Amino acid sequence: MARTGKKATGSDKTRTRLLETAGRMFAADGFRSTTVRDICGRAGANIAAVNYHFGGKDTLYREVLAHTFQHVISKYPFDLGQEDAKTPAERLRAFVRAFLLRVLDPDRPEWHRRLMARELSQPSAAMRDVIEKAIRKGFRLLREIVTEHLGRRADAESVELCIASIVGQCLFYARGGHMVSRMLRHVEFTVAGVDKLASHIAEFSLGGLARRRKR
Amino acid sequence: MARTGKKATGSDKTRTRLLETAGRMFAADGFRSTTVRDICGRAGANIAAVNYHFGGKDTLYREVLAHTFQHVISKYPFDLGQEDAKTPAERLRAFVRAFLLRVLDPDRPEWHRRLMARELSQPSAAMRDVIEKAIRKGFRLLREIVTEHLGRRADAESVELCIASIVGQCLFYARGGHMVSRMLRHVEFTVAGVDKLASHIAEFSLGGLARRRKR
DNA sequence: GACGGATTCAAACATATGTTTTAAACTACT
DNA sequence: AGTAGTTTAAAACATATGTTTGAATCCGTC
Repeated sequence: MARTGKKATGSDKTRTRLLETAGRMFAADGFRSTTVRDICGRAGANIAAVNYHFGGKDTLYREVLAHTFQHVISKYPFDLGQEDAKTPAERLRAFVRAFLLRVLDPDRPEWHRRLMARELSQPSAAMRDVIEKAIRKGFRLLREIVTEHLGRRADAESVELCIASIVGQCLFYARGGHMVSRMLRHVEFTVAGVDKLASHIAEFSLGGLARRRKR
Repeated sequence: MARTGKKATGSDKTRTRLLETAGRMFAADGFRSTTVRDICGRAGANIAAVNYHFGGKDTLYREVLAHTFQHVISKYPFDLGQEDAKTPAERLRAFVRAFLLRVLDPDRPEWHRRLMARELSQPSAAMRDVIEKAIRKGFRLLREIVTEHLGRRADAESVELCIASIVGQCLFYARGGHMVSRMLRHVEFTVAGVDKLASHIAEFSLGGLARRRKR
């Protein structure tokens, strides 16, 4: 039985194939459950390839994370579209859209989202700092926006609850899991699909914020 | 150096200590990352204890799940309080409250919630069926409630989006993770705290549903 | 074509980990 | 006290897994 067409050209470097295969497998089964032997096997490489090209399994995982997320961080900043947003409602819409784009990362293969979901739930040591910083920044911005909606005299607890409601709606799609795929018949992870999602979440939240304000 | 007081009485059976310790560790680090040696070590038991009392690591995990969740399933049914709820708003409130109680499981140790969060995100083979069934049942009920709010002529996509918004808010607290603990200063996992949470989510969602209906 | 570095390969290594074994210690009952 | 069943203990086993090694092969350059 011949090789299944993986190592065909010879110009596609083993390193690249390892990165891609490992990313897929880490996303599917997690770091711990993915073995170096499996990665090399499916990538059509020798068992020693991981250590030769990356120095070890941990380094490989860090490289996968870097190679996967280096673009997203700068491509979708949290304050994307905040300049053009004039009204509080527009600012909320822009925030939700940027959040979803960043975390759903459309026009990327599906396993990128799965890996992102993993790191969001339980950040590895490599990602802890960058995720922590991103959270802080987004939290600060969203708190301002929510405070605009609830009125300057809103108590801190109300603000936090509304923040949680908004973030919770966004994260629901990001985290995936069995509960999500059960009810996502009409959702597509394209830019248009994410825009539609963002639009709904923003409107839904505007309704929630208005009702909370009237309390 | 004497034993650290774990194996004191002798009447507290090793089996119970193993169950408790293993549950804590599975919840913290996951099934794969938790080793039998660590469990036995921290439980003050011999390495062979797990296999003697439970037959193996997998069986122990299943026992932990059963011992942890056997009560919750029947204690907080999805339709808890639906009989007394007369208006659609009251039905939504009852649903959210039952959902949160079931998934947050107050007056239980914290690691129960962490284990629940794990199984919700990636159900093990042992829990897949029961979780699947619970999801289906809750999904059906919530769809009826949401349809009541949006009007009988609402399209399926709107209904699904609103369901996702409501479930997303609830699951946000259930799943925990680093993003949650960052912003949960004012939230307590007591029955009273969960009631307050449920109240907010229900009201927030009522506002969102009303706004969506007016579209 | 020959050389030298880069890459691949098969095998071996070292350690981690779930499980089994066999004997000793313990407990309850007569 | 004696005995049978239960539990614990230390060691060994078998396998999985990340890593290293040293030779073989490839590949561009002189």
